[in-house]
Amino acid sequence: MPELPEVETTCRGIAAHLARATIREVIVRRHDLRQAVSPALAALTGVPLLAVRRRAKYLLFDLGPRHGHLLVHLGMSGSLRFAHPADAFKTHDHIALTLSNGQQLRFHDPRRFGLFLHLPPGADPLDHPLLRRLGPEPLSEEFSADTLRAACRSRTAAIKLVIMDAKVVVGVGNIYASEALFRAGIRPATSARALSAPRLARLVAGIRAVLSEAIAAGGTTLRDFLHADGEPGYFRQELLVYGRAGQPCRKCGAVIRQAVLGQRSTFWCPRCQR
DNA sequence: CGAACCTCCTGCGGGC
DNA sequence: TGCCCGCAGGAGGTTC
Repeated sequence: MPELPEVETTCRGIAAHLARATIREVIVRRHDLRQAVSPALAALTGVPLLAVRRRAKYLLFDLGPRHGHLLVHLGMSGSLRFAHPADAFKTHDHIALTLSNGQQLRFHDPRRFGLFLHLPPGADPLDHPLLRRLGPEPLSEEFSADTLRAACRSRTAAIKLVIMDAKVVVGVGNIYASEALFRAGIRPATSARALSAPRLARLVAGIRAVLSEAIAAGGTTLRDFLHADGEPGYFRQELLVYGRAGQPCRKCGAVIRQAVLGQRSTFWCPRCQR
C-alpha cells in the first residue's frame, strides 16, 4: 500500500498523539510477519514512546536510551491506526500498543509483508542491516541530478526500475515512479544510461515535486490506505497516469498506455513522454 | 556488479 | 450466483 508519502503521512499522524505517551500494554495477535515479531516486544510495558520518524518507507519509534527503538515497515498492505482499546479487533489487526493517553495504536496488515521489530538499545538504528545500505532521501539535498546520473551510468535497465531501486533513492514506489516520469517527459522503459544530464535533472525535479505534493494531500488512497487518525489521502485525484490506462492524458488528450516492467504495471502517455 | 525472475500473503474485481 | 484467474501501493532472494 504505502509509498513514501503514505508513510510520511502516517508518521505525522502518529507524532501528533505521542506527547508523553507510555506503553501500557503490548498485544501481539500474530507473530508471523515478513520476519517474526520480536519476542522482546512483550517486555515493553511501561516504556515511553518518545518520538517517531521516517527513514525511506520505515518508521522508527524512539523508546528512549534504555529501551532502543521499534522498526516498523508497512509492506504492501500495512497500516498503523489509532483505535480505542475497547474497540473490537479487525481481522489482520496483528499488533496493538495500548498507550497511557487512552489510545491504542494498531498494526493492521492483511498480506503480512510488513515488519514490526524491536531494536535493542545501544546501536544507532540507522546502522541496522535493513537501513544501512539505503540510498538518499528523495527530498534531501543528497539526492541530486549528479547522484542520479552516477547511478544511471552503468545501468542498461529501464529508468523506472532504477528510480524504484532503494539503493539509488528511497521511497519511490510503483505509483510515484510512473507519475514522476510523466512529469519529466520520460518513457518508463528508456534505458537509464541513455538519458542525458538535463533529462535526469528534470526527473529529480519530477520525483521531488510529486512526492511533496502527495504528502501535502495526505497521500494516495487507492483502496484502503487511511491516516493514523482514519482520514483518507486525497492525492488519487491528482494522479496523471497511474491507473489511467485507456483514458485521455490530462495534458494532451492522447490515450494513456499500460505495460509491465519488472513485473509491475507501468503507465505513461505516448505523446508527452519520449 | 547488474539483469531477469521468483517469492512471501490475502483480498478483490473481472470474466465466464 | 459462484468459481477461477490475475493482479495489487514492497522488497529480499536466487541464478546466470
